[in-house]
Amino acid sequence: MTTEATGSDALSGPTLVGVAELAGVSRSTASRVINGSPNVTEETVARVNEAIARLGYVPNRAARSLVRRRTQTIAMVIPERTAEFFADPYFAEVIQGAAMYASSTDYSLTLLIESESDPAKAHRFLRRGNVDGALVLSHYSASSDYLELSRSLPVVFGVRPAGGIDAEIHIVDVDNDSAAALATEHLIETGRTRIATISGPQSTSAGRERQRGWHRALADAGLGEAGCEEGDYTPASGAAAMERLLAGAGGFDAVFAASAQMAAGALEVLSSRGIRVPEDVAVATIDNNVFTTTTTPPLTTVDLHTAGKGATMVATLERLIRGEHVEAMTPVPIELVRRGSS
Amino acid sequence: MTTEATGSDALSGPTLVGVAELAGVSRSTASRVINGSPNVTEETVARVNEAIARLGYVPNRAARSLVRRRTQTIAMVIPERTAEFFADPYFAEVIQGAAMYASSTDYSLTLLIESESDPAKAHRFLRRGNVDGALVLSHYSASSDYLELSRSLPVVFGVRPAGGIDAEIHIVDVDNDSAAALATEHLIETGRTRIATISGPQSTSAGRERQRGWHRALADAGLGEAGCEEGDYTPASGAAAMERLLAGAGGFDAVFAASAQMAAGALEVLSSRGIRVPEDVAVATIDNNVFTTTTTPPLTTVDLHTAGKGATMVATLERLIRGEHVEAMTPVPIELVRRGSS
DNA sequence: CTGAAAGCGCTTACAG
DNA sequence: CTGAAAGCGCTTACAG
Repeated sequence: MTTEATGSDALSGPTLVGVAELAGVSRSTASRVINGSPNVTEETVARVNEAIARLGYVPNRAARSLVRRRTQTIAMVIPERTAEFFADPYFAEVIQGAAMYASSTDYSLTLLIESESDPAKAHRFLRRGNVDGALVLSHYSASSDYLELSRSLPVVFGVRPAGGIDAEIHIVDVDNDSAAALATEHLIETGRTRIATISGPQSTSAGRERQRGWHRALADAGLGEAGCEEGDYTPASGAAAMERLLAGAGGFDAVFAASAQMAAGALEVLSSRGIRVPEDVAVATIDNNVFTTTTTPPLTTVDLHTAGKGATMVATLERLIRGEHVEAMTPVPIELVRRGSS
Repeated sequence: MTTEATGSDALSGPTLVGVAELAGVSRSTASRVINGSPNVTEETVARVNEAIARLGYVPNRAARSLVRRRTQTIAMVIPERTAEFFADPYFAEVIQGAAMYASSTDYSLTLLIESESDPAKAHRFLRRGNVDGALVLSHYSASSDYLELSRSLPVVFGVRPAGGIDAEIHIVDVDNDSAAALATEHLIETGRTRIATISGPQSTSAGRERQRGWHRALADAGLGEAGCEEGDYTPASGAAAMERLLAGAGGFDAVFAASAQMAAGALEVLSSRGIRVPEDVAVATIDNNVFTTTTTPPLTTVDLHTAGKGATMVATLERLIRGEHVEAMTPVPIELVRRGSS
């Protein structure tokens, strides 16, 4: 800190030959030490490292990039549409997770906005060797263009591409089926036997998958379904679904709601009917967000590790860049968070 | 599109000598055309440009960066703290605005997370010539370290640094005083004469500035204060402040609330008392967010142009990088959005 | 284990 | 207006 250069010197800074001279070795040897080559004497390594420390040397990124043909940069491709993207804290969290993880690696994360007026611009940027790989976070862009891009550049998708999935691409996403099963299994483990569900819209794959997970967990435990009503992920729809469930013939001692917002709505109805949670009816859901902590009682839920998804996307891309084999689908770890509703 | 190379070729791609050969000129001349040098024949320019187009040539960024000592990259420094940062849509919007604007320039935007465990890491990165400039968005980091950094690297702050402001630094921020005055002036223009305020915490500079703006607008119009109660930006505190205002001696026909959340709380109280908005009491506030559109009636407010702030930060940094003179403080344009509450 | 040399792809004085 | 040459700061075969 004390002896660091200031002003424009900061941009030039100490150079490899400076290190080499101070250490009394050649540039080649200094470079080998820097890059962790095994073929260097212990003593030489020490001398070079000392020189590096003394000078506060850091390799020039451009020079290194030029010769290695690696940029050490990855792009996060995000859609331009504000409403669908930045307004959604989900995406902000994915980006944060990715940025945090990237900061622990040698890669820089560049934000690449896919302009609606010129979507090809982002593609050009990506194809021009500006980055070593790309993370794609937009449904919109998950078109055949990107599928094609992933043949010439390592690409990891954070969303399922609209066009069918072929073996060439790599996706990091949460396993909705497992998340639903995890919540349902938890209800079963706590002794519930008649478990209903408030499902998400069956027109969406996530909605279908979560319902399937609930069903599977029941089947695996030898239990039958105790009711199933569909909502649209809003609290109001959750409340309405709960009303229908209560009006139904079969009783139930637990409910798995496919989203926290719907669970919150359902809780209101139970409360207004004097049905105690969790004594009379246990509730478990998915999404560890503000809706699960502000309800009474707070909701047992499955944390989708959204920030972890961002991190996993980067980690997966790193493997791809290194040329390692990567499965087409990398699930994001999920976790049950137990609270008062079960 | 049709003749583009695929596979690893995408990373090498056409090179400057390829262009030069195809155009029948030297690398020097080709380079001059690419960089818009005036000392080239029209005909040569045409030939080179044709070769560039035919080859789909794009300059290698690393090579150019190496010789120019410019990275064409700027960093957006953001704090690690999730709760205070990514949870806040305000920051996501600033980032979006910056990324959008950057995509229209020659600069790439890199996300640089300031790790709490090793805050010096971000500084090292910045000092090492990895970027041409930095945008700083964290209060936390706006310490003397960054003030010092801004002496060796173009830096634009999106927040007021905690330590005093000296002439050396550059800030892009909204003018809270003006925003408050704008809202208050609007109330005055619509005929209100007894205008109270629900202020923000006077322990914060934004809180004080907004109160000052309200006061200034009244004074400019020759009006006196019709009440002033402090809140802490939460809806509950806005409701409480409104109760106190109503309990006070002097009547009022309008209220300027220093934040939309407080205005929302105040509206509830007015509604429960049967006080009509805007007939009996007009309300105007600051922040054009979800709280202003979901209330009854929706709130007249001042849009702080948060995305515009991000854009202005980038634009300001560009000017700084070019060596242009930039004022210490660049205000972000604000705008009155008129809705039903006034 | 180490060094001299070539080269990554560009830009820019320097001559002409 | 144009070209030959040097150089940006690194890495990496190639010899030794």
